[in-house]
Amino acid sequence: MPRWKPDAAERLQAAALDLFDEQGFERTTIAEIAQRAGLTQRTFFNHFTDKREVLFILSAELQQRIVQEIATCDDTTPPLDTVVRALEAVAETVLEQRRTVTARRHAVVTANPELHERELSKNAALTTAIATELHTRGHPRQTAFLAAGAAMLAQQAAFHQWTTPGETRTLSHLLTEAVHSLSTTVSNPATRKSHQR
Amino acid sequence: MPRWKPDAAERLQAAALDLFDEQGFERTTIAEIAQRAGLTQRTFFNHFTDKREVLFILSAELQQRIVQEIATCDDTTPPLDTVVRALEAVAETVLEQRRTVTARRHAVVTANPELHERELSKNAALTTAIATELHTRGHPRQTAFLAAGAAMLAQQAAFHQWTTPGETRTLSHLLTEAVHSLSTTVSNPATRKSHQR
DNA sequence: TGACGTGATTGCAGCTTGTGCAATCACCGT
DNA sequence: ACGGTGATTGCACAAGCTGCAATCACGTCA
Repeated sequence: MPRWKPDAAERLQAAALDLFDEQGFERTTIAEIAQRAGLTQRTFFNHFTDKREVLFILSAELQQRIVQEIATCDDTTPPLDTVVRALEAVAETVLEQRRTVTARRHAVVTANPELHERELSKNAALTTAIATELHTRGHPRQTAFLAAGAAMLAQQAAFHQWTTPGETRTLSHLLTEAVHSLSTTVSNPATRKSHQR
Repeated sequence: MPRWKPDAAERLQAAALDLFDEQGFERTTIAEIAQRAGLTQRTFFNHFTDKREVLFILSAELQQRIVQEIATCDDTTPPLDTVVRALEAVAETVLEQRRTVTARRHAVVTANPELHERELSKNAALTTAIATELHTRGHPRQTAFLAAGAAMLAQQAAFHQWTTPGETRTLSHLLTEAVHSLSTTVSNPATRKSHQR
């Protein structure tokens, strides 16, 4: 038998998700989480720099895969479509499974301001990572940032719909619809002047 | 003579900005800030719920003014333009003055992850406030959110340019340019299909 | 077989953030 | 003169987080 049970980080995450769900984020102490995972408070901080980080194990790998997906994309497709396709692909292969776990985690995150704040931070990091990748692929900095931000905006809207109780459509489908809505919202023929430099 | 010197919150903010600039956010304790402002650690927490909040005094008033600006706008203008005009108006009357202070504060905020995180949170709160206002003015929820998010995205891009050393153009000008760039980036004729419901 | 390095875990001491509660004390209206 | 108001403060305390040293099974290598 091994000296320690394996997958300490995952066990800590599971315990934290349960406890945050049961009694809320603030009313849960690190010691409680560690105890439920059969570990110690000190060990918790060996795995996570932060109390909040325990719910964001996936985001690093997620970001890596999305950037990778962008890197292996046709150079001729416009930047926004590149990002959207990458988001769709990753959403398909990792979010669409574990729909229930994702929903539970999302509920916990949005229920607490501190966790929500951290999620915003992760989204921002992902946005700049995407923008950087687009920039290295030849797009100007501003274009890269706007494309990345627009895609993430649509992703957020789609995700919000995807996690509403009655929804059955796939996240990928909702994302393309959201992009379309964004397109019509932004490029409204009205007051936008031609205004070229 | 008054028993206490006035403007405690402002004094605390000034002291905090100085100290964060000099020695960084993490290496500055609340006691230090309070002491430099001639107050106590306990008093600091009477004014701010958080160590980070001391740099975000303005954001509440800013949000209020922007929402107000949207409320007093012609109903016929498309939602994105409504938000952009509101942002321009407020940027004109409060950001464009104190350009140096704003730049200093922005440098400190972006230099520290925790402060940056809080700024993202404030931006998100502003986005949902704008979206809510647009929704009460009759726009569907998704359109309202996308318009608010798109405007904030352009605002972020414009602000980034505005705070680069060589820049002399006005923030309002940069914002309209950013919106135009976003428009061409999003409504690229390429792969976006008509795709109506 | 026995010595040794590795690495995950743990205990402990300590600092900082943030909160609850009670006390102080100038100011203001009556 | 008297009592209410409100900003400030001290004190005690919980919780987050860090640095440092120690433990101890496991694998390796002589």
